[in-house]
Amino acid sequence: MSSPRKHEEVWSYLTDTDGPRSAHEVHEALEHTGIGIATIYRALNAGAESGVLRVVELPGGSTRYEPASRAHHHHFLCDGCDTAFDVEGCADGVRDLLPPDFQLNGHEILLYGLCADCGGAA
Amino acid sequence: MSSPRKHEEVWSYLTDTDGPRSAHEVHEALEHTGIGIATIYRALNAGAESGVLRVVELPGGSTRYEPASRAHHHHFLCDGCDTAFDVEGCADGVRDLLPPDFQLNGHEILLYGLCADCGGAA
DNA sequence: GCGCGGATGATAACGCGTTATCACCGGGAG
DNA sequence: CTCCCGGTGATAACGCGTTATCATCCGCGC
Repeated sequence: MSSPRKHEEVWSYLTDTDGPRSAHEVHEALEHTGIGIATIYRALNAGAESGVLRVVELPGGSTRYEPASRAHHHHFLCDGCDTAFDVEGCADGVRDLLPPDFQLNGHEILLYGLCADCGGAA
Repeated sequence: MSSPRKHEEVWSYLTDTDGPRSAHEVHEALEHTGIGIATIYRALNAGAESGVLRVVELPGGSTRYEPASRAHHHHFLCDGCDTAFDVEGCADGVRDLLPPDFQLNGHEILLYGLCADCGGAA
């Protein structure tokens, strides 16, 4: 479909960072390269469609993306800086709580609080 | 501050229904009363500020509200009709997975799938 | 070196949820 | 009955994340 020059730049940033990132966050992080916001969105959408990236929808308005290669994990959302972090592991046992006529396709565990930079260690 | 005539109508609808509801959903449900969308938002914001309602932010763009009196529980979000349902119980043990310099303030467990009406029982 | 075509970046346009505006209505006091 | 005033509803305006547009740039083939 295309041989974009900057898509992999975006994808590799997502691989190098800890936690899903929004288009806005990627743009800020790669600002020094002069990349435009339009290209960010193109790279993210292309990655999601090609299966390289996984879409992570967390509260807060903006869609986030992470490498699809990451193993099952969950997320921590900082109330201070609105940054999302990966959290390893998964407390299972929730699927039993669902009514029998509901079909479970997936789940997300979201932790809220303050990250280290925002006073979590204070 | 005010003695609104229709706020309690909104609040009692939220009490009677199962799961958090958005302004749009409340408007549809109370359409027969002729209530306007502006009043819905006024009632929801007033309820949230006065502590009667709790704000529930789930993926999908629109903020949802539920009675603050409800005990700790989690939510199921139907991929088909985008309706949210309450899920009793809570699989704990996640807080151990957090780095020690992070401060945990709360958590949300989100289940995805199809509700009974959308083919979950098929 | 030259020309072509896809990729890029700045920005306008869009969709949608929410909020502000404003004229109207309805109920209570006098 | 009349006046007054807060509550209400229709709708315009807003904010923001995302997408479309379009002129320009870059790399490759020739």
